[in-house]
Amino acid sequence: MRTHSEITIHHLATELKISASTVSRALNDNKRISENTRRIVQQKALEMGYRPNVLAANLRSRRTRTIGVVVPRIDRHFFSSAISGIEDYAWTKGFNVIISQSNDLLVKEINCVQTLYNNRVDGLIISISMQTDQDKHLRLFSDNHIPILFFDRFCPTIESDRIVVDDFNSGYKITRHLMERGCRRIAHIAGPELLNIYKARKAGYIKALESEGIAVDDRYIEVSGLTNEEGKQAFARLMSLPNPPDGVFCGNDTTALVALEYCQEHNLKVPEEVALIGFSDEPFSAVITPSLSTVRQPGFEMGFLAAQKIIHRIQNSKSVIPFEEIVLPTQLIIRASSK
Amino acid sequence: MRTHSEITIHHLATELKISASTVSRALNDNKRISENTRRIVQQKALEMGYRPNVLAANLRSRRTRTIGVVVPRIDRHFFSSAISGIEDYAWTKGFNVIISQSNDLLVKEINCVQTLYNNRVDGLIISISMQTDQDKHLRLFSDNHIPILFFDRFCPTIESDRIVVDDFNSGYKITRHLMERGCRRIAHIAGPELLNIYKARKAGYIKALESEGIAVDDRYIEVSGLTNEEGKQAFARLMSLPNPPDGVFCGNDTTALVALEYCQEHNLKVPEEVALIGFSDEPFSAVITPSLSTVRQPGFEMGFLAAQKIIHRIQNSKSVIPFEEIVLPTQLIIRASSK
DNA sequence: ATTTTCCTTGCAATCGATTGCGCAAACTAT
DNA sequence: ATAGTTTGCGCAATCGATTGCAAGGAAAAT
Repeated sequence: MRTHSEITIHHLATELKISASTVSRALNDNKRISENTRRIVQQKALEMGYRPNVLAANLRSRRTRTIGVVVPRIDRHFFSSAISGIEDYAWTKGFNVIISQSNDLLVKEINCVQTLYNNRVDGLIISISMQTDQDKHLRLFSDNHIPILFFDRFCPTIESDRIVVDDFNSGYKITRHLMERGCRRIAHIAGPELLNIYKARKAGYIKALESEGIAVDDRYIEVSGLTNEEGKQAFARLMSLPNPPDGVFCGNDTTALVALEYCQEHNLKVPEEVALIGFSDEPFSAVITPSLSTVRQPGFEMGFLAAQKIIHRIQNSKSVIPFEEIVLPTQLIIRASSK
Repeated sequence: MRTHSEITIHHLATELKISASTVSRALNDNKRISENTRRIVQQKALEMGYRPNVLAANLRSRRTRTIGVVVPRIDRHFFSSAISGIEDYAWTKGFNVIISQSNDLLVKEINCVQTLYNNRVDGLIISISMQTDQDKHLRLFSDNHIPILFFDRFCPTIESDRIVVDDFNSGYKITRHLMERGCRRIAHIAGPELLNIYKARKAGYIKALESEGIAVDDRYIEVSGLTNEEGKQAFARLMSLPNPPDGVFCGNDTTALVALEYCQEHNLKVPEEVALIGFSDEPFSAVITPSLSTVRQPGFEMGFLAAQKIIHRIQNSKSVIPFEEIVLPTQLIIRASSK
């Protein structure tokens, strides 16, 4: 039993009195090697406990069968489900996944992207940070023809595949729903306009208002970082207006949650005095009281699809596949907070 | 502007009319190279847009500065926060993290572990699957002296570092709390005994009962896979007993949640008729109604600590550091469901 | 029987870095 | 001035695979 030096194809080769090239090919099921030798080699490999050194193979073949993933935060449910989807599909294709989080900081995102590049990942799946207002780091990939795929939050200046949800329509549907249930003064706590998703949701909100001839009132639009603190402050400002809103479309579920807390502290009845709608369908949204209306984004599916698309592109790198923007539908989930 | 062939240290070398070794050393800030040449080389590298090929470096140096992580599911909050902690610390030390999920399946776990080995990760952080009843795949690491660190769920037959929470005491505290609030018939929905965590929690539960001279009644102990379905069935069985429990210690928060739903459907008052306690402090637990008593496990901290310990061990591989079991305290959080 | 083709396999270069060893120049000590 | 150190750098081997090219033998074709 050898435990010290690793077993390489050369060891197998000498043991079997054949060349290393044959061993290599046999292990890769290359048809140029006879069925018989292949069996013998693979058998021996098993027997000797051979473990391929992926590093060496990758160096030579200039492929790593690895895709890099960058998300703002791993521990946010939407992103962790997306990652789960990515991992699940990638695994079926024998791809590894390296994950890093930007913590919504541009500098860290740049660093992550560069590290992934240096590690020669075959493709990059990324949802950009809230601060990302430049694309130099991403060009590192696109300029070198390494596939990038954005999901949810994308960088508009980079040509690439994207998988997003229909944020515009979601914002529209949310707002229409609020109007239909009788709300007349509908406010919106939006996220940073830098991000497509927030811009689109807000645009949908405005479109819906206009469709009913309701004037857009800037005082009803709060732009916020959507953290707990900022969200609460924004909501407090809204509710302190002379004519406080009777319906609020919150940028995400956590903001809606703090809004709910605010209402409970200030004895505001939800949805009677003010209806609330969030975004993302966090696990808690269905089970809080009152349960929270929201929009479901198919996180797992987006990740799964993202992995599917990028791996397909990686494996067909010779053929030119036009870039595609896939827009997945969302599902408006009406619960107690807006019923 | 060269976009085709990558820039290597050799390009830098010829450009600067020095040897590749010097370039390599200069880029690594080796003191054997004069401060001056180092500056010149690094400057040139920047200028030419040099990107180190980590693969080549890793192959030669037999280190990858990468740690592999295997968890049952990425999208479970406890695990995603742990991963977040791992990633955060690893990043400060220039380590990459490859993440894979076993989906609580032994076969997939084995495959993940082998893949990570083949990729020559410098260390493995793992929380084993619910099915893991063998350790051959893990010996691949321990036999080759590659550090393994278990967190939360560990494999008792492998000597290694572990980071766990005090499950025994948590189970004990939970049960004592239920007794102190007046419960006399306390049931427990436990997870598979294969896992240390569930065994320890159950042991704590039994110890607490015995400390008060309450006989342990097997009918009050349900062993379950803790899925939504199994959890609900287990809880239903408990509540259908001739003497249904007046307090239930659920194996995790999701089980407690389905128990809660069951109670609502059957008009059972929580906590008056039956008090409920979960485990893990999922994000929803604080915000549901009634809010759920539970035990907080410091996921992020465990991950952070895990990364810290394993990287320390990797970087001091010559010195023999005794294996350590770190037991982190948990925090019993008493909320409405058991007040 | 001879030529052509096919099927297997081996040779040797290569991927892009790291690193032990050695050598010269510069510097210090005697 | 000479011997002994130190400093700075280059040579060449190496890590463990992949792969283009070629070669040898067997089978097929003529």
